[in-house]
This record gives sequence, structure tokens and C-alpha cells, in this order.
Amino acid sequence: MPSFRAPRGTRDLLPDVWAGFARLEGIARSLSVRYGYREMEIPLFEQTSVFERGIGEATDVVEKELFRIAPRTEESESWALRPEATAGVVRAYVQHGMQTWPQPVKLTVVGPMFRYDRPQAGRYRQFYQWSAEAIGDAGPAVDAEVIEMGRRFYVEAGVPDVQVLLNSIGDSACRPAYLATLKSYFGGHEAELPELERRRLELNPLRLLDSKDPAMKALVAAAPKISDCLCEACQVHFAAVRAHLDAVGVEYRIEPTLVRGLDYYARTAFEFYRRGAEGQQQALGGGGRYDGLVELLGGRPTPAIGFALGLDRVLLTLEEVGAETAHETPPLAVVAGADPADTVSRLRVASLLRAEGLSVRAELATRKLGRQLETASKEHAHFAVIIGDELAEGNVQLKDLEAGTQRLVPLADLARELARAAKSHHHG
RNA sequence: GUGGCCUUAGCUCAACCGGCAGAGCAGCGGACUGUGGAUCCGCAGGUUACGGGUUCGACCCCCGUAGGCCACCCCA
Repeated sequence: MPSFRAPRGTRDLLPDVWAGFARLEGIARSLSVRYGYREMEIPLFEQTSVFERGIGEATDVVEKELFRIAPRTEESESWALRPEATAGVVRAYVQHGMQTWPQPVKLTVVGPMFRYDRPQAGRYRQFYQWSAEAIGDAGPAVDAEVIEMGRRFYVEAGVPDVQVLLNSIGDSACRPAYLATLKSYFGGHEAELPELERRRLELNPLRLLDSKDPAMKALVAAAPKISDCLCEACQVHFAAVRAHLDAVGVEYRIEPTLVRGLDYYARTAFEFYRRGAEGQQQALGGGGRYDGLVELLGGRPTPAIGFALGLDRVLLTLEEVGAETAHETPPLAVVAGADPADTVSRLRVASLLRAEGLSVRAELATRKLGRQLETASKEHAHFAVIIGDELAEGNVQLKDLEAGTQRLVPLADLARELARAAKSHHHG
């Protein structure tokens, strides 16, 4: 057994798996450009307080899942690996004075995130997200645009039956009153509450709505609904978001129990789930409006909205439904040689072709020709360039491995011939 | 962080009640010394996750640790 292995909750993404990630990242980048989001990168770690203040000290993400880096000395700063991108992006927005850019500032990040929780399928300590943030626009149209972009990602990735769950959680004008109502409602039934739910009543009453405890079902169903308590402005905003979604043909389900815990979250909250994903109630993505976060991290009051989509979970889902995840690009040609010992000629011809921009693998092992061709076939190379005695006259054999045909080609024409064949192969 | 199930070759899995650790696939080589996904033959690959215990004897039973999976908590 190997004495070293990938750390718990992490995994090596070997080439065939990584090809799936690369494909998803390609779709994400393509959508970012089409929707006017500019890609950037932020550090993989930040001062711990960026997350503590940006995400909230009372959240699970910070309280028990934050991947902390042990300080090197007593005095040194406390660091943590990023559990999501939003806090860091907003920190960057403030640091670089992006409020002076044309608003809204639309940014995306693609990359690994870290959470120190117990691993499970589709839940890793290092996982990959595509996240998008639109900072500086309070209007409902942006909400719809963000949601539509997320929805389109799943369509283009090939994930079937993705459902948009939507809710409005109110804002600083109306949520405090709702929270009070909720608290007194559940407080009135405190005797019936399980232990866990009783603790939530104090910390985060909204979470009670989310409870999966069967004993809570009736109580939750009869609980006062946020939708009945929204202030005028929130109602108008929510209605406008829905109208915009309808206009762009995004279907959604209003989910009154969908919540975001913290004070600076406001109004729009949404999650992406796969319909009928039995057993795993893991979201494929989610997001919402976080008016208030910019201010919390030292900027001026600025409205913002964004999402984070989990690439690992998308890939997992694609495998579950038996969809094509990705294929690696095979080499156009393999340069093989009749004389196993003559690696010089093979390397030289390969170098020539590569200089012309062609993707070729040189067979450098001193194996006999049959083996060389066997490997080339297995890796689905389109052609084999076979070098033998004819090289003395400046010729090589160009073999089409799929058709099984071959012909003599002057070395001087080889690159051109292959390039032409490549074109017809890719479009044929 | 809590509870449950699991761990044998690179991969998928066998091994009777506790009695000599095996096969298929993949890899490498040969049959075939200038022509490939087939076939046949061979080679290599193991401290049975790790550590301890019980036993004449442990892949098998017991304890611990690590890792994976499932359900919670929560989220991507």
C-alpha cells in the first residue's frame, strides 16, 4: 500500500476526469463572456476575518467548516482557505475602488474552494465552483439575468431536469418584523420542538422552516409565511424578478422555505436542484442578493447579487444519468518507426509537425512497429506516420488508422497533408 | 461534529465453518525481426488499508487508527 495518499476529502483529478472539469470551465467562461461577466482570480486564502465578517460568524461555513491555516507565530495573521468566492470578490471590489467603475461590476471566478467538513460523495474539502457576482445594481432585472445564466449553464452542460427554486426573504425593512412573528409562533410551541430546533429558535429562526425533522412538518406548514409579510418594496421587487424570468422563459418554483440566514442577505434567494435526485438533497448551485455585504467589508452601501455553481456535483450528476462528461482530445497522429532503435528520425519528424502546430505523439519507446501501431490505435490517434527506408528518398508512409489505408507522402508535404486531413476529420 | 455500513493486485471482484491468497480487465513481453483494437501463450503485480489482540493456525473473530460510502447537521 502507498504510504502517501491525497488528503482526506481531496482527490486527484486524473486526466480523463479533469477533461470533464475543463469542459465545464469552458462552458462557464463562454457564458461569462456572453453575459458580460469578466473573469478574475482572487487568492485561495484570506484573512480569516474576511470570511467571518463576510459570511457570518454564526454560519456553519465559518463556525465548523472553515479551513483554517495555523499561524506561524504568535503575532502572525490568521488565515483561512476560501470556502466560496463572494467574500473575497467583494473584498477586492472595495480594495480596488471598483465603485468608481461603471456599475454594476460583473465578475466571475472559476476555481477550487475549501471546506473542512466531513467528506461524502459530491462533498469534498477541495471542490470546484463557478461563481458570478453582479455588484452595484439593485434592480430586479439583474436578478433574473443571473438566474438565467445559471440555468443556461446546466442546459449547455447537459444536466437534465434542473429546477430553479426561488424565494424572497425580505429586506432590512420587513424581515425583522417577520423574524419576530416567526419566533413567537415557534416559541409558542417550544414544548413540541426537538432539541436541535430549539437551539435554532435562538440562533437562526429562519432555519426552522428548512427542518427535515418529520415531527416539524405540521408545525412548519402552519407557520407564518415570509411571502405574507414582505414589505411593499420587496413585493414589488419579487414580482418584477418573476416577470423578468417569465420573459426570458426560465421556469421556477416558489419555495417559501428556501432561506438565507444572515442579515445582509436580502430579497432574492434561489437554488438549483435536479428533479427527482433521490437520496441526495445536495444543491447543484445556489445564490441570492446580498445587499449589505459590501458595506460590511468596509465599502459604501452597495446592492449585489450572485451565485455559485458546484462543478463536482454537476459532473457527478452527469455520470449518474449516464451522460457524456468529456473526452480527451487524442493526438492527430503518432509518429512510428519501422526500425525500433531509430528514435532520432521519429523525434525529428515529430518536431517538424509540431512546429506546424499539429498535435502528434512521437513513439519513442524502442518497440517493434506492430506494438507502436497497437498503442496508436488504442489512444484513438487518427493517423500514423511510419518512418522506414523510404525516408532516404524523402518519403514517409501516412496511414489512416480508421480506414486502414496508407500512402506514400513526401516529407516536405506531410504537415500540409495532415493539416488538411485534420480539418476534414473534425468536420466529417 | 453525530450515528451506521464498508476496505483483498492499478481497476472490478473471488477465496467453504478459522486451514497453502486467486481470476477477469489493464500493463509489459512472445507467437508476428516493416503494419494496429482479434486470438493464444508467458511475465510482472500482495505486509489481504494500518496497528494490536484471540488462536496450533486469521483475508475471515475482537479492539483501535486511517480512508471511503450512507444518513444527519449544512451546503457546492
